[in-house]
Amino acid sequence: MPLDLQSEADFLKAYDQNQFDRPSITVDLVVITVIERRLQILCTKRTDHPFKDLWALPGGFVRMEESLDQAALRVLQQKTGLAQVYLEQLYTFGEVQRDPRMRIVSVAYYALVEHQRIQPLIPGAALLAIQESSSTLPTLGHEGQSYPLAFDHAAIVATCLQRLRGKLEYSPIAFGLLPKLFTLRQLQEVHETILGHKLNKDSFRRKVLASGKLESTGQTEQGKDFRPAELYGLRSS
Amino acid sequence: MPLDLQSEADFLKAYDQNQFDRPSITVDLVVITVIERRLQILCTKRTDHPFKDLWALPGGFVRMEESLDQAALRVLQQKTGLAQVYLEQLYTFGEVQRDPRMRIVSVAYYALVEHQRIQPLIPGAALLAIQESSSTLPTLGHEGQSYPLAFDHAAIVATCLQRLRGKLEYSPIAFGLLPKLFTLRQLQEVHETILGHKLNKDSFRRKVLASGKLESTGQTEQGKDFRPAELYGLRSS
DNA sequence: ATAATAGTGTCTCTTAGACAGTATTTG
DNA sequence: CAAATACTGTCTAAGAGACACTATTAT
Repeated sequence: MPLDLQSEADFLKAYDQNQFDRPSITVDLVVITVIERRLQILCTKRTDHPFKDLWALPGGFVRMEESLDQAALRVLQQKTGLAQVYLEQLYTFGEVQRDPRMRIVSVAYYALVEHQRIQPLIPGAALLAIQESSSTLPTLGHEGQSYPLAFDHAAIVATCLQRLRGKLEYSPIAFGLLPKLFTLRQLQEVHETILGHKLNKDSFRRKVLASGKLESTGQTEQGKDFRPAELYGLRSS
Repeated sequence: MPLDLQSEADFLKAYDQNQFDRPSITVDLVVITVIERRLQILCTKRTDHPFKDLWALPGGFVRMEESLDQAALRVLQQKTGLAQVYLEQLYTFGEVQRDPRMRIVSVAYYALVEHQRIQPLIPGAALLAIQESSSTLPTLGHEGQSYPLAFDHAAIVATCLQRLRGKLEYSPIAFGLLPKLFTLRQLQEVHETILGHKLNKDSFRRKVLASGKLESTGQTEQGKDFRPAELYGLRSS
């Protein structure tokens, strides 16, 4: 906490001094989904300067009467209509010049959503593929085109990918990108999409079944040309 | 980023509206060290309400002209005189009522320092042992006594411990808690202190040597009653 | 020599990867 | 039946834990 060694008077003085001169706080959201083995994020097109016509992450100011988590949930609700998704604080970005207009500190969150649940999108929003190029910040892809992100949002997305890959090793978060019931193959595909490389099928099956996190349903998927796989769900107990 | 769908005029209007009514931003520091197989953190005693006479984490306001990282480095410098330490952003705490005086969002950082380097402490500061009790927030210990932390700082310390334990699996951060040259036994002791349980000596040696992160120096430790161990350093290349 | 810790070699057990073989579905 | 994928069983290789043994130092 601030100013431990100062008196209350000093604190309030500092408070007054800073009252009209302090950073704004926003939350920015990396809403992630997977479509056809490609990682996609929800973006909104900027209609004004700065970064006019570029794609940016959805975000909004943190209000005085809401916590950071609540602000992130509210923005998510506004942009997607969704509640009940996996949402986690990612990192806080606070470079002085990250927004050219004014000093803004942004607390980034990421959400994992099955892409079906995001439709329909609000006007001005789109799901765009993440294009990674090693040793450079990611860009957005759509129909062969490549677009840069506004502000420092490419760095936010890059941090998000890192976190996601790290977490996959020991966390069950990939379930958030799938429907309630899914096959092991689907789960493996999502893992491969996030990690960017193929996984060993046998080993993946064994590990995920041994984890005890999945619940066998007895049902099988429908409409496949060949042998349908069993559907699993997240263990309730 | 905020307000993607609004016009610049709307943005500036919102800016004006928020100018006199927005959270303050501070950085709080969890400065960690190990003394005699116990995890210790640097605390400062509060001299005023709220939480008068309780121990708190050192912190300070983020200034307009400095980034979050720079603010953390500055506070660290002020409280310990140190630079060149392992310092990493931990998490951002933003509950509405976390400070009873006013709305403050705190970006927590943690630093790992060899305890010798922290001495002497500035007045009002102390190194206090972390006391963990399962399913409750940690408290501070000193000479048999147990003290609660001010504000939500116990939650910050708890988050820090979690992060530290998670990172130990695959990161070399424990080196920050040791002098430049150290023995494998010392490194293992630090790991055991952080994790809170014993490690297998053979396995630990193999893993850490195989990681390629250590550099053999040929030197051995001095002043031991029995066979001295070899000193290792962090690999420079 | 003895006590105590540093460091090495080897065995076993667990787990991941590889691969072969069986099961199930549609056309 | 053929094609394609789901699932099972087994072999192998790598790594972790256990343990025995050797090495080095002070008293």
